[in-house]
Amino acid sequence: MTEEPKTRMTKQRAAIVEVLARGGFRSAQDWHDLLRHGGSTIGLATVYRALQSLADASEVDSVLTDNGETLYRRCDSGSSHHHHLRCRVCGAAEDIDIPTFEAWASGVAAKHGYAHIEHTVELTGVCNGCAQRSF
Amino acid sequence: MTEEPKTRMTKQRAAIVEVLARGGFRSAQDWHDLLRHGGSTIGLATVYRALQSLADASEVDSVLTDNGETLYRRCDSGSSHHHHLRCRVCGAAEDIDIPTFEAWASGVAAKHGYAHIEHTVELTGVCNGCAQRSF
DNA sequence: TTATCTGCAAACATTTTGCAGCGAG
DNA sequence: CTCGCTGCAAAATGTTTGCAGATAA
Repeated sequence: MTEEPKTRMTKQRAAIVEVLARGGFRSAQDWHDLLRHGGSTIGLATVYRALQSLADASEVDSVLTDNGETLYRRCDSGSSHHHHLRCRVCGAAEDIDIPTFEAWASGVAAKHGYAHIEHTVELTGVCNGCAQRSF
Repeated sequence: MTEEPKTRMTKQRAAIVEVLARGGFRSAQDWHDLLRHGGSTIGLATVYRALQSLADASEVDSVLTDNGETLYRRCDSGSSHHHHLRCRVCGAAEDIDIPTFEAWASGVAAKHGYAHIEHTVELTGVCNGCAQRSF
C-alpha cells in the first residue's frame, strides 16, 4: 500500500509557518535568516524541507527568479491557481487573476497538438512606492 | 572609456553555432555533450561562456526550467520578443505569438500601479508525437 | 604582436541527503 | 515506544572564475 507519512507539528514547523505569515516572497535562505534573527536555532536544511512539504501541500507558492533562486510565500489557502505581480525592489506581491489566460493557453496548446499543458507566468515590475523612492 | 571586447570566431564558437542550428531547447551541458559526441574536445566552460555571450547578443533564447536548469536555443534572429510552447518529452519547441498578452500585462500592471514591467511566460506540454508514443 | 579565447580545475551558490539523536503522538 | 523531524556536515548540481597557454586578427 502507498502510505503517506503524516506531518508532525513541531516547534520549528510552527516557527516557519509563523514567519511565513508576514507575507512576501523570500528565498529559503532569507526565511532561515529571518528565523535565526528572531531567536530560533533552526537549521537551514529543515527550512528547505519544511518549505518543500508546505509547497507540496499547496500551503506556499514558489516562484523561480531570473538567477535560479526559488522564492517562497504563504499561499492564500483555499484560493486556487493564480499568478503574481511582484515588485523587484521591495518584494511585495499582488495576487492577480488571469481570466482569459488559462483558456488562451489551452487553445494555443490544442492548436499545436500539445497535451498536458503546464504554464509559468511571472510578472515583475516596480511598485508605486518604490518607483517614487527611486526616481 | 567603456570598450567592449570584440568577439573572435574560433573553431569552438563555430562548432557551438553549428550544433545550435539543429534547433530545440537544451541545457548548456546537453549542448556540450552533443559537441563532444560529435568529435569536438571543447570544454564545458567554453560552452557556458559562448552561450552567455550569444544570449547577450540575442542570438540565443534562454529559459529557466522548474528544476533550475537554463535551457538555450538558437533564436530566430530578427524576430522580436516572443514566447515558446515546449515539449517536455522531446524538447521540441514552437514559437508562439501572444497577441493580447502583452497588452493585458501592461493593463494589469497599470491597475496595480506597477511600472517597468517584465514578464516570463513559459508553456510546456507533451507534443502529438510524444503523446502517441507514451500512451 | 597582442588581446581574446580555450581547457582545466578549483571556486561558488543553492539545494539535497545521510545519519544519529530528539521528541510528538 | 515509534517513527517522523531535527541539526549538522557532507554531497550533489549547475554555473562561474582564475590562470597559463593557444590563437584569431
